[in-house]
Amino acid sequence: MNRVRCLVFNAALGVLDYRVPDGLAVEHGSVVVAPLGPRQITGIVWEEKRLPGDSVPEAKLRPLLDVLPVPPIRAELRRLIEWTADYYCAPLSSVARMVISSGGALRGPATVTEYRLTGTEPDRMTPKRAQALDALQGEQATIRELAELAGVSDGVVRGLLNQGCLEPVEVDIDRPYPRADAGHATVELSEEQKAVSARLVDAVEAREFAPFLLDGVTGSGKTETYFEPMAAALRIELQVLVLLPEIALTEAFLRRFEDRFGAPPVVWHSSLKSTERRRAWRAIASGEAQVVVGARSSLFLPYRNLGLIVVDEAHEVSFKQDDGVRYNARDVAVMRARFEKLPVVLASATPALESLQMAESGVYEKLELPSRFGAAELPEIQVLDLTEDKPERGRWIAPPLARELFARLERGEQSLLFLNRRGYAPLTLCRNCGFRFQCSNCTAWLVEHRFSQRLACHHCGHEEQPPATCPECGEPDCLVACGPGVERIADEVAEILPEARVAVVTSDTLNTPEKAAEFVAQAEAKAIDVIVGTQLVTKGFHFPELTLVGVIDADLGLEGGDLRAAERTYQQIAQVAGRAGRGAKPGTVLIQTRHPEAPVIEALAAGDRDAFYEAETEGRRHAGAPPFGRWAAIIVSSEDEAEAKHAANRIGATRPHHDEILILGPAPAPMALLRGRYRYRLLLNARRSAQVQDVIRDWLGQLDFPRGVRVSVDIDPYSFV
DNA sequence: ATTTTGGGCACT
DNA sequence: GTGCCCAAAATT
Repeated sequence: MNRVRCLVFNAALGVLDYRVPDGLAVEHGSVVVAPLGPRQITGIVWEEKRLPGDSVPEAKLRPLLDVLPVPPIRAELRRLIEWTADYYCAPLSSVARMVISSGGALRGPATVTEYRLTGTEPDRMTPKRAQALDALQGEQATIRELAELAGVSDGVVRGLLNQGCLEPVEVDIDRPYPRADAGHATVELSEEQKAVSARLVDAVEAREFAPFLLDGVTGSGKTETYFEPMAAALRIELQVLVLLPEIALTEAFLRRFEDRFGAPPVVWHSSLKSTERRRAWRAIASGEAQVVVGARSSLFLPYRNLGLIVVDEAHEVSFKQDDGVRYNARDVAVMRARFEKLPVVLASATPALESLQMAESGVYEKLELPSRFGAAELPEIQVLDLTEDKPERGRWIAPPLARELFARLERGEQSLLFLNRRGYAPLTLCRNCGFRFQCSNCTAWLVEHRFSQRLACHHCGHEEQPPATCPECGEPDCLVACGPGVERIADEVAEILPEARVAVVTSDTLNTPEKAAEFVAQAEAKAIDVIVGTQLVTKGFHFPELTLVGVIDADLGLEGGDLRAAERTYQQIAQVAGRAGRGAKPGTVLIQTRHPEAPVIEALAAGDRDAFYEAETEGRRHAGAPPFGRWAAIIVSSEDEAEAKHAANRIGATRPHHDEILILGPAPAPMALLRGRYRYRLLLNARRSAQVQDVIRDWLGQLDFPRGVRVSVDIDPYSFV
């Protein structure tokens, strides 16, 4: 190749052609540095005919500067990048950037100098030197680490180096990860689990594309079931990717993993420090990383020889990315498996309707675990009608639930209260003039956080101190909290059960792996009687002594016009209910609602999952919603309200007319102001046969917008704010 | 995205 | 003519 087409990491430029200078070895997928004006840019060498753009005259081509010392991006991953960009209407370069998610890794191996003893005696022996020489036998580390090991200052170690007692060794700065051992331990499996496990092991060994829906009730031991196919992949030296929805969940998972495989997996999430990121990225690209456990972004990493993908809790909404490239990791995982020709397992107790439909229609193979592991039984579910059993004014725990809490405390068992609202109260107002605290950047109330004494916006991160007087009318001590948050429920529990030890579990309190681990340890040691938490507590946790789950407000998720409200409510409550009675003692679930007749609530009470899914399926079919039809959103935003509105109207005015696509809007988005940007939205509802992405691309491609206007497309949206 | 260019305009 | 600002064009 003497000229190449590059996908450069710049959304506005996209594709540029370059000349390959003599002596530079370039192939498709090579990560290269190219000149751009007076600057340099990074890109990936691509098959010319697969990227748009006319051939640039030879004379205009400038030579590539360098090939970066990383393995070329493989064709299978290049196809996934193309598919993702195409399907989600995102720029190719934005998708490619997710693959090269560690700038540091591109610089290639860096070395650090370590030192080890040479056996030479120093000219002048001192007590400290003797101590160091003794302690450092067989050690090799940096000067700082050696000093630490020997319990001397680094001056002593440097002294020994000057005397020739130590010699330098150049080693890779990224140390190897501990090896996972497929045969480290065995896990006792039930007959059900064995059958499912064996099927997955076969699929791993076949090395063919095979999508599975692992549909197992809460507590059925899904994780242990897919550990065996993971071991099978390790035995034939293939890499495994496990996608998890939340970092808070990984702690429990890591422990079970280490028990089974004797070493922790490589973890990947967005808050890794740049050195950890580089080390993980390089290990993944070289094939050294055997098992990667990660958030959705780990799906786009350049695995050398992937053999299995597991998407745990595959129904989780957090697999949908809602900024930048708006992809759904659950769906892209299946596409990656297809391109790479490997099995993919979507595991859930409450699968997304779309996944279930794929299984029903035979596209996915369905594997079922219908019963709980060991002696555990599924919990009994009761509905508590709040219109009959009213809590007192300013209280949210109805008397029957309070009685159950009391009984659990008496028996030394644990309880869990679920309310999907962080903070103390969702709205604060002035009782004198009615002033409401609102975020200046968003269409949202400020949420009182009493522990941290702040009013906070949950959308943009804005925080302020609650004032002593009303900012509107100046009245002192007039602010009242409206509605409950988990902190307020915790206060209420403390009033009802003064001797109970209460833990609040939200993303505010469990914001590091250490805190998550500490919480799990405390709960297991029975140092906590009542857990009050948001959706963070709905999954992953396994506390055998937990026998009561109370849902504070089952109606919360049903408010607002979200298309998946009923499904999400069902999933959340079924998942949190699944925390009860996982050990030998049976569990009870109390659901507080003002609408006991709502189909979701009735299905939950009857434990009739099929009835709920059937009703929801019919509703979706009727509404032309997924999986029977498709939704897409176009979101227009600008810091300037008029500019945003004008741009949205222009999009609306140029709408295409298409039999199979219904276009709604533009209208102000429900969250009309978000992070300081005014937002308008158009919604598209399309038949499944419609080429909705092509229509959107043609439509928006003809328009151009002022600099401050952002137009983003959301295919199969989950968030409707 | 960033840099370069060029047109319009005030000022000399 | 020169300097300055801003919008438009170019970047391979």
